[in-house]
Amino acid sequence: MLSKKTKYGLKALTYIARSEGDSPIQVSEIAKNESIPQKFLESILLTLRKAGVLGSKKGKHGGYYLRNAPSEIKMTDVMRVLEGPIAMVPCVSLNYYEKCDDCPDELKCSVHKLMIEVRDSTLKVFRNTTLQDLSGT
Amino acid sequence: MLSKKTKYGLKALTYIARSEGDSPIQVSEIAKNESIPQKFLESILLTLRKAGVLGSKKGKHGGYYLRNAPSEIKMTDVMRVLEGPIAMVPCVSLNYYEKCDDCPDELKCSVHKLMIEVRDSTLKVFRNTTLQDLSGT
DNA sequence: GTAAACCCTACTAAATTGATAGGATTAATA
DNA sequence: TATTAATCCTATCAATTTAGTAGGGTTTAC
Repeated sequence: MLSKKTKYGLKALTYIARSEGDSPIQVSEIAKNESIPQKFLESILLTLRKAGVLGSKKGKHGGYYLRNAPSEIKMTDVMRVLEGPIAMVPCVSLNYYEKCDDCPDELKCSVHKLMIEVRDSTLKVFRNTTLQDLSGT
Repeated sequence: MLSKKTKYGLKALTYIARSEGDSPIQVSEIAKNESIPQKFLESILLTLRKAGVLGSKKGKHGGYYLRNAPSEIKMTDVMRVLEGPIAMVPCVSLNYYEKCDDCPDELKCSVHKLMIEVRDSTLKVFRNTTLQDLSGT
């Protein structure tokens, strides 16, 4: 299941991409328009900022803005920040590899083989999708 | 993340597929050979039996066996039984559809569009993979 | 009739999720 | 310079899910 965090984060990014002009977008505006609890959204955008996806401006008339063009923001990056590893098991994760303690030989493990296929097909989708695609132009 | 339940279930099914002969396979044997807590595995195989994937024989010399040939057991079915819906959000689930309460128009929702693509690509893998593929011939 | 197997229900500890609370800090502007 | 409006940060919490464990009940081969 996709976490609310990721769902809200994607919606917020889409919202920002659609409203991009000169001034940053405020959390309160996004929260209201997308029906997201504001305090929760605050922490999510903070995560995205720390990861380098968003930039922010503090104080009055502050808010968040994209650090890159929507067409340059790939879902692989966003999903890894919000949801964590794309692989369903650590032993097939490209970025967070970990050996299974119960598995003597990965190459003979049926789960391993299947999960590599799932990972690759999901990765293909995320690599070929940018925030521009999500925001619908 | 893939749950241990699903992981253990897949390993057990593979084990059974590989050992298929005339007599059913016992939980204790699978548990020992695959390093799975026996009581936990019992409940998993019970689930698979209730779902019609496995059959069982009670009493001495009892155990579990496949109800169909490995080549007929698709990952779509197994995964739905063990892990639940394949879709990452209910609003794109084929078998467990549910509307999002925060989403006024699904067709305009960026998350919805993305998750449909992910669902379809994952489904493609599961539809094209059988237990025979997992057990490695 | 007894041992060996599956069957079933209930419980539990730990982790994760989806928040909420409360303020600290920063910047625009009147 | 004081006020206001925004982000930033830490801590806490209730509910749910996960990964088991416990303790038998039931069935069948021998």
